[in-house]
Amino acid sequence: MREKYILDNLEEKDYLDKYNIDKYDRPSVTTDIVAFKIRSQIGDTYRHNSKSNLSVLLIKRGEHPFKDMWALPGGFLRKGETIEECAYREIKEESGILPVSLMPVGVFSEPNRDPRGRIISNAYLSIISDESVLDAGTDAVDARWFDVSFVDTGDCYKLTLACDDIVLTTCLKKLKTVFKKTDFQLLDEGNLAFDHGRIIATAISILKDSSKDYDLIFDFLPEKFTLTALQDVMETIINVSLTPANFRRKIAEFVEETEEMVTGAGHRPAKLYKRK
Amino acid sequence: MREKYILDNLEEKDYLDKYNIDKYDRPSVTTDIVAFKIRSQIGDTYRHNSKSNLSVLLIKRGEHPFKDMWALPGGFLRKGETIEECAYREIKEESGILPVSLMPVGVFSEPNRDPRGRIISNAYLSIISDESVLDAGTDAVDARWFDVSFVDTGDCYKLTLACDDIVLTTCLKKLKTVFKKTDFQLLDEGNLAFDHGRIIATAISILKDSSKDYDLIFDFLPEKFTLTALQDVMETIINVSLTPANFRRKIAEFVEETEEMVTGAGHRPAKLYKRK
DNA sequence: TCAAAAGTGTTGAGTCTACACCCATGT
DNA sequence: ACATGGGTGTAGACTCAACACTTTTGA
Repeated sequence: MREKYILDNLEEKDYLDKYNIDKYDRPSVTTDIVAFKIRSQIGDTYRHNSKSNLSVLLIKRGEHPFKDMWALPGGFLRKGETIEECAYREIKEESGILPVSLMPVGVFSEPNRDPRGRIISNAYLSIISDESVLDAGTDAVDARWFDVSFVDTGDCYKLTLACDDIVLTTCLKKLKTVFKKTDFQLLDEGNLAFDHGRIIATAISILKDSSKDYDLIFDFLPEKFTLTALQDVMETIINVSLTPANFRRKIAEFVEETEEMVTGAGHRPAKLYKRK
Repeated sequence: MREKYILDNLEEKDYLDKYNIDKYDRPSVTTDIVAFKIRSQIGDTYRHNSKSNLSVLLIKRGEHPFKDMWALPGGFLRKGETIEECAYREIKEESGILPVSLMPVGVFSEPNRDPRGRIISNAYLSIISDESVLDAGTDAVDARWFDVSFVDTGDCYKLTLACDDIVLTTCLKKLKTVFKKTDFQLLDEGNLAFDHGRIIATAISILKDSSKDYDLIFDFLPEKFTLTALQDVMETIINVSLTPANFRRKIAEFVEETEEMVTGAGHRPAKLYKRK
């Protein structure tokens, strides 16, 4: 119908032929991806369950600006692709991971957020299961998972990202919460590139909120999992502990049993479940 | 801290001086605003309450492409403003309305969505109370409120927008629902400009979903309102009827009484409430 | 007086929370 | 044997939909 309309309407065709797209100031458009993963730490003894940690993927920048600093994976939009396709491509290229799904975090378009000029970032959140192997060698970039800690100190919200001996710290101020999304302002960007501390803080607020309906927590786990592992994911994200009896009843409607069991753990074997 | 870093790092400064922003293909960036309002229809008799309708603001295009067709208000991003600021400015310029808040709908970036070239649209949803007068003369544009009907016919989702004798009809196919947002594909764009039918359909799905927590329905009403008016807004959006007794108990925690009453309605006067 | 809408009370069904309890295993 | 996590049962508190009921007004 649209094509027919164009062909019928020679006046419009003529207009489009003469239309000069350079008439408007055009910004560059990028995507940044906040990729979350749950890292299990090995327990002390054979009996104790492991503790878990939320972690986020960062890339060491090889180019200016912010050379040698840590930044979110992402990059410039190419011809012929949508923003979402760009996000999938960038994270694949930079880390070898292909996420299951991407959730929009927001558009960051402050005029001076990038020293190179007018660059708008479309941020996405993605959830990576332990299965999705990080094929680190792909693009010869240094990509690592940083443990996330995000606490309200009273003075400010302190975002700490740690990987081995590298510790990045950012201070933020909580601005408004609109439509389930809390916006932050950078007080001290620490050693994170660009406004990426702010993007990560916003992504964490969205992650916590949307975990409540047990919709996306499954993406952190392989196809088959124990209910305790699922509870561990939940507790890691929202950072409170839950009573196992009630948790398993609440998520019962979202999962179904399999025949498989986990053995060799020093206690009663756990049934494996999958998402319904 | 950032400024200090730049000054200290002459190598980076040198890099930025030589950086040519034109190296990458740059799209044009626009915003489109889906502005919703509840239109009250006058009841049959002095006794009957009025029925309401969800309506959306459209602008008649004065320029090519899609000249003389109806489109969402919106326009190109300018230097020095964020995307959200651009959205506020555009709807103000085109309709005289200054919305209370804007909610992101999504980024529409299919390469061929605009015949003029690569143009990315950042869509926002806004809610307009009857108070925000439509100062129609502002920019000499033809802006009108269209009654919305959005129904599943079995074959497709039919979006019908009607204003007096103007009726615009669009057919869409439901794609996936991810993170509370349902995505649609245009089957027949009808007589709406660009992919605006798809944007409106997505906005309606978000509006319905986020009404459930009684968070944004208040934006449709003036500061003080009756609980029946609030229930009417709710019913209009989600398109089901509710029992008054239970509705008023459920929203009790979000509102507080005022001393004022509404009289002259032919029945017991209603207390006015305001948002807590 | 009466129709219509405003507003309250009640009841029974269902849901959630806390906690007591039993089960199956590796060492 | 026993510590540990897996898993179930249940009482009391709480929530919610349905519906009967009273109140207040304009005509």
